[in-house]
Amino acid sequence: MPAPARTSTAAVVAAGRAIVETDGVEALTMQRVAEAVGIRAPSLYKRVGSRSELVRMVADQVALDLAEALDAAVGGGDPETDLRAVLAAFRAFARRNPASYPLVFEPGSGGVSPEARDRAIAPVLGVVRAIAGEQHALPAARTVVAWAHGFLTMELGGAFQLGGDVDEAWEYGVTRLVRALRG
Amino acid sequence: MPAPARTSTAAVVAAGRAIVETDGVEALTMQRVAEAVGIRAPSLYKRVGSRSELVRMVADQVALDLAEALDAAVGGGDPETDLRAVLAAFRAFARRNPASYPLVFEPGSGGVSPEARDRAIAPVLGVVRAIAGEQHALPAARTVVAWAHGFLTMELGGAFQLGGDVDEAWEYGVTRLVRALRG
DNA sequence: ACCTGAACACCGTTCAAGT
DNA sequence: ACCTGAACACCGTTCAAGT
Repeated sequence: MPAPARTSTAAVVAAGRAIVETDGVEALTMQRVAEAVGIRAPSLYKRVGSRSELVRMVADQVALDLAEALDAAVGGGDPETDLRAVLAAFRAFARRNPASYPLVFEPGSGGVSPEARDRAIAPVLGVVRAIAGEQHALPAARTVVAWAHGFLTMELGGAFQLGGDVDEAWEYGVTRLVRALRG
Repeated sequence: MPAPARTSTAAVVAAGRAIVETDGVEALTMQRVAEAVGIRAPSLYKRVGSRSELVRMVADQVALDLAEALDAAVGGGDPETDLRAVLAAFRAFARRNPASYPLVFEPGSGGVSPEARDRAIAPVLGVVRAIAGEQHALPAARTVVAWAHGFLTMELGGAFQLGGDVDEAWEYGVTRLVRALRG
């Protein structure tokens, strides 16, 4: 006598993500997710193998959203204009999702799957290739992503609170990086 | 009738740090720290206010160690040589302390005090000033630290596992950044 | 002044029992 | 086939009682 499913994996992941966005990863407890989807905590194990797996699923979805946001920023015109647009979209995404963005790259938090992470930064690789050349595309893209991610981590973490203009530092970095890739 | 102290705050922090280095932040439980210093968990609250505070104290100590490592790398000669040396020391430190390094800059993990974090990157600011000029010193230093931290976070997180030479990407980044600051 | 055991409210996770 | 309550081993934290 089968019992009807009262929720779905997608709903569980969505609930988990909402909790992360609102109150941070540490607030993502099985009990709270269960309450959000209208079941009891033990039943969640019909959908996910463990809390860590759920966190990873949430992280993967955030990475996919980031990929889409970066894709949308590529205009197909001047490569340097595109790179600036992609970086602006990168920062906008992180500021729009301050609690879940860190999940995409941080090792400790939970760890996205390598595929999702690679997918997220694919747009950067494409745009950078046109600037730095095929030969340097990979290290150049890694340089750009490393800088952007490091900057955003520090910005979200409040590392820039004391003195100076954060927007100015971002613009400075973008300009210098674009120039450096060209050379 | 006073009871003699069986441990010290320094010993508690040191024990916490050792646990983080060995098994990661999530393994830092009050019970395990207590066992390491030879007391029971409730007694730890005579030394630290909470587990979070202990994590912060560990992070601060790691940040201080990083500051010393970077200080030691500054040779006082050619600024670009110094910057390369500081960055090499930065990476060496992160690889030597893969589990505790992330505590210095990550917002989620626990959060260092702003003072300790600023102290950690002070050597970079000093060296960069000589290259980028007084006027651009702050944004230039932020660009360098953001790149280095982003790169190391991704390297430690295994983001560079698929394809390409990580050392080459690091060298590429260092060279391009040094050049970009000069311009 | 510090340490302890007992207790509390929470976790994640397992599992037999229900439908 | 999914859901549940009860249970287990853990957490962090508080506190009265010991020395």
